Amino acid sequence: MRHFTTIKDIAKKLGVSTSTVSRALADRWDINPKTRELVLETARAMNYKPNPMAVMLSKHQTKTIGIIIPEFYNSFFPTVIEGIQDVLQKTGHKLLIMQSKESMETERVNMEFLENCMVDGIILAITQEGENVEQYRGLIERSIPIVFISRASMQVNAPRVMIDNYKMSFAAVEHLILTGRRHIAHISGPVSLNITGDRTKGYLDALAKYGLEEDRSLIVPGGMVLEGGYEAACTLLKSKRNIDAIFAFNDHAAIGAMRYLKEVGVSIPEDIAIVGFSESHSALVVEPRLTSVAQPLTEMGRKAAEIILKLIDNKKFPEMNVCLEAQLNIRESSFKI
Amino acid sequence: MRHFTTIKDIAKKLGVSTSTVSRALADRWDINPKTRELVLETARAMNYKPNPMAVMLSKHQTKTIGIIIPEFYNSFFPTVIEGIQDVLQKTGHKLLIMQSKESMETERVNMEFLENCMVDGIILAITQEGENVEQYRGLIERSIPIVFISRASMQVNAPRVMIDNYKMSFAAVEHLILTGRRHIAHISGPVSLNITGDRTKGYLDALAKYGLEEDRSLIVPGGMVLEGGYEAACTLLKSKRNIDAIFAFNDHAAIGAMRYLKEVGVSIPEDIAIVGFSESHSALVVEPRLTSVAQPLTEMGRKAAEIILKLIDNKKFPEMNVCLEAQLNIRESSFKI
DNA sequence: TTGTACGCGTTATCAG
DNA sequence: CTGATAACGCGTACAA
Repeated sequence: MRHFTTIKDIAKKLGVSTSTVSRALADRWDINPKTRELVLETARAMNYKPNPMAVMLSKHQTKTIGIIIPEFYNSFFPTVIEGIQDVLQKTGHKLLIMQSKESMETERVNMEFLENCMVDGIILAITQEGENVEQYRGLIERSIPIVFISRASMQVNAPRVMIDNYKMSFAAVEHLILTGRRHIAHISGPVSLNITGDRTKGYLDALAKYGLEEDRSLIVPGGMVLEGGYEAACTLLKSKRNIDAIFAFNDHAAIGAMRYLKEVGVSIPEDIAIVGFSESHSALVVEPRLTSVAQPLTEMGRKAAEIILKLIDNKKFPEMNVCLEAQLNIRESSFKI
Repeated sequence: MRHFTTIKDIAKKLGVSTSTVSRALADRWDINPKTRELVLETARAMNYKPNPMAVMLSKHQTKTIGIIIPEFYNSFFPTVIEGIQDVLQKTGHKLLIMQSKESMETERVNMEFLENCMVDGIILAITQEGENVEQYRGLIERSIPIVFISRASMQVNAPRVMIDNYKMSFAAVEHLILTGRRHIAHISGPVSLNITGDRTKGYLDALAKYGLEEDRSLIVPGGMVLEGGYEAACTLLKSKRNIDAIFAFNDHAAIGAMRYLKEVGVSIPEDIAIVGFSESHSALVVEPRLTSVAQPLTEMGRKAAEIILKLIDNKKFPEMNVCLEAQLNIRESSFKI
């Protein structure tokens, strides 16, 4: 076992007490500037590094925050995490990343694990299976702050960092209407997610604004994966022959739909225009390139990190609902000059 | 501050000493089975959880391992991490994920950070900028084991978990030859990466095996991103008109090349066949779908995790070079019936 | 088989 | 301003 320099070593060398050293290192007021300088200098000379385990034990803080995301196979959450790490790096906090894999059960296990690790706070995007409301509340009661990101629980009183899904969905559909589409279908997302409802509502309200009749059979569940979008498009085309646009819950569903349309010889965007959501890598690779709503992911991460840090030391709730600006990126899948 | 049950509480309640409780919990031999049962039961009843910080301090182990990867924007490393977490979850280890962002400097900072966090070991994929050989050695000397994954340093004596890049590259090019291609170009990767050399060598040796003449001007550096592949294809087509296949360092470069070829009206695979490497999401989204070498990513992760755990408690080197089987997935970008 | 006592490295509380 | 001293929660020689 290698020996690390401790405050004891410094104290011994300088003939002072450990508390003096501790005070000097903590840069507190009740210390002689000269002694402080001396301590700091010898600390540097002896290559002193505070032992984080001891600090933790003593301060009851791990300087670790946990994050539970549904997956990081797609670049969505990794990009969010980049933002989080930007902020945490500056404060020396560690980040423990867990995947719920869209399973409520796994999410619970992860929460327990993080609590056992004594993380100081948790950032969370709920699963598509549903919300572990009890557990979220439990954590907060046991004074482990939570911040929701991208996908939030509305039944729990904790900060949320999101975009305005309703507004962007509305904008996406409005774009389709303004470019001449009149028979717009919607591939909807997982029912238990709030954002699914928001996006569907945005779709419906955009139709309403322009006096287009609401036809519930134009809304087909497709979920968030390619296969779901493919199936949904298949269902749609078989029942409705006059569709001229599809607004999908996300890019994967949109790309799945595109795949089906191509297979049956429908041309995009001439016959049917397509719009996705939450701009993925694939949006720029697929042909034609996909119109989609780009979310400010790193900014979301940064914001969430800032909030959780505030929560950790103030124990006061700062902004409860942070809403960031997203952006509709129009590409050839919906509009070609 | 909430109070957690400690061994003291249990000891007091049972009228025994803390060491007895500790022994019982540790399931050691020098304890009366009856007392042990009693302790275990009351521990459960009192909802006792060992305080990880105290355990750390006392055992000088954080039960945390760190991983430094170039990026997790693409699904490559996240998938590797899935495998790592599979293994670590069972042993209750935590994983600290850091990104070097392909920068040697950032890698160094990350290593320092992880060392300050007192991680028990580090899994590492080196950056495309180069190798921090000194620092790797330093860590090992200070008895922090390292395992390289996917991208390794050959100048450091530490386990490596990889695929056989040479062999798979050879196989990829052989596939092109066997399907009738005779003028095969290569878009090569970052020069400072060993795997770049391996893949280029595989390319050259496959040509040699079939008596195709080696033409160095058919090898163009393209790096690992789409733009690089685009540029490389442009360069290639401008100098050589008779190319009938391109083998790219990875999928991004391959897709970049495809983009250029399409723009100038070259048809894939009829005129030019394309093969990528390290199968990305996009391989299945791009049109035509991309032939690529799929790596056993989660398995790589699992293997690396197992090795680092062994290293941590045995301090003995297990397998030094783990080589996993990869697979060439043939798709329409290189071969159409 | 059990208990005592100390160490782990730091912070915090009191005296002085 | 500084120094003892006691936590923090657990592990572990050593003694009993």
